[in-house]
Amino acid sequence: MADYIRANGLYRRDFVATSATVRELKQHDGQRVELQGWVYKLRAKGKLAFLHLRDGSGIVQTIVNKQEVGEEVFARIKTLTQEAAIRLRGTVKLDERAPGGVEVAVDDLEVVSEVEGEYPISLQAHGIDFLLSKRHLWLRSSQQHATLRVRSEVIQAIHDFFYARQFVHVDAPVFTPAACEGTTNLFEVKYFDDTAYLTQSGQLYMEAAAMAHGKVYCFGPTFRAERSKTRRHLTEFWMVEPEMAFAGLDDVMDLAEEFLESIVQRVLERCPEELATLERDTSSLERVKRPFPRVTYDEAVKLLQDQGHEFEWGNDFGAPDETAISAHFDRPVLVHRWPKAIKAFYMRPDPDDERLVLGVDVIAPEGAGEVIGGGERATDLGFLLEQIKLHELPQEAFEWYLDLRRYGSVPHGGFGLGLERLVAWICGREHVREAIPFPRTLYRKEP
RNA sequence: UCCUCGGUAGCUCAAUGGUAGAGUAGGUGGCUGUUAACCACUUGGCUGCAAGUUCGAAUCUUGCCCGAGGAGCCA
Repeated sequence: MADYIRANGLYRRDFVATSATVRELKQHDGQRVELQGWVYKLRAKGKLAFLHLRDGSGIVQTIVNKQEVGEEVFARIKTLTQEAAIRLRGTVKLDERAPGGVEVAVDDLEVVSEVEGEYPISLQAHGIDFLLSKRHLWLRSSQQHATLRVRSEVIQAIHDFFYARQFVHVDAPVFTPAACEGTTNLFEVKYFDDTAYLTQSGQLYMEAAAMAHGKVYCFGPTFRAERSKTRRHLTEFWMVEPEMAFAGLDDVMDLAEEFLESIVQRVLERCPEELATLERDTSSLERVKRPFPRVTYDEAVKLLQDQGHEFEWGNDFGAPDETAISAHFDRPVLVHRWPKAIKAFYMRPDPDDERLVLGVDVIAPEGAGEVIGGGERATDLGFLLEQIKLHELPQEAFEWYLDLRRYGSVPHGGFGLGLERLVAWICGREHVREAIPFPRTLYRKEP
């Protein structure tokens, strides 16, 4: 075939070559295809070269025979290095000797661009400092590639989940006049002659939107200027925050459960190759099916104490506590009814126990920690005014929020989910920084 | 902010007071089925910065810079 094409001067770009992507290559068995991408790995022997091509959809082994492509092209191939950009044409063959069971016998190849010097990220092990400084290139590595594909699938699944349930997508502002919850440190920015802050949560705005639309959610970046330095923290991260009017704590817990099940099962169904690339043991993900265990804060404290952990009622759980609690269960666990003092000012008090509020956290298994926090919101105007004083928040900044209680207040609630924590858990990544394209952490804002 | 660990070749690391080394990447040559290919040869260094101790410092001391893990706080 290639000889015929060359002999007749026909082997130009489009001749009998269907453009294809690596991911769908098995459907083109026996056909001549055109692929374009980057050199992932090259093993050139005397008269035979194995060139692994990465095209964004996957990686495939191509085989270049000196006799097939001629001296000139073969010599050119031997000068290529990792990440050179190329376009090639050849015949797809199913072959057991090739990784992935399919390969392309190349008959023509052109170089789109060569690599200047050497590519910094070799196939050997690298340290995290180096990789993060080369994040713009690290994105090309197969596990990072797979992680961001899963992130994309998760984001799509989130929108589909809410769309199917008649939630309205409402964007929250990024510039805010004051702290939403008054607890964490915010990033301050100049706002003309005034000061504004980058949002730490869209929740209060979602409460307003829920009174307009019934069921709403926002999905956007949030910012925390905390000096946290752990594998669970970023200064900029993405959060999904649904909010429902006429909903109580049980409705919020039901939604959280259905939501997590739906997202995880969707990734299992649509991203098996990515999870395999990530060497993720999927058995724990397969167990993410309703119903999830639900324990009260009191019961969780008892679990810890029975295990011999020193833990005082009234404290918040630290990361080791969360891991110890989740170790009792084989799927995410909902912890509800928390001490009032450690939760946000807007939480609704538990009518059965005034020390508690109707909040819920969802702790993911395998040490992934808290992925969801939420609950039922306080509706009583007098109570909220007290809380604002108690937390030393500026009441003027919350007048609009208090209006929601003045004009047709109804029971309502919702939760916030940290996207990177969810993606890191699903992907089995140790650190959330791999679950976002360009992580922003305490000591790193580049690239 | 606090605690712990680290910084040596492009990268990953070794060298515990006495000539700075290996693997890998890069370069050259060989090889028609490689799978982290292999074989031979080869380029590559202000040991994070500054001062000190010492005949002699990558190594010991002090200070600083940079990064990582964790705590607190949170998603």
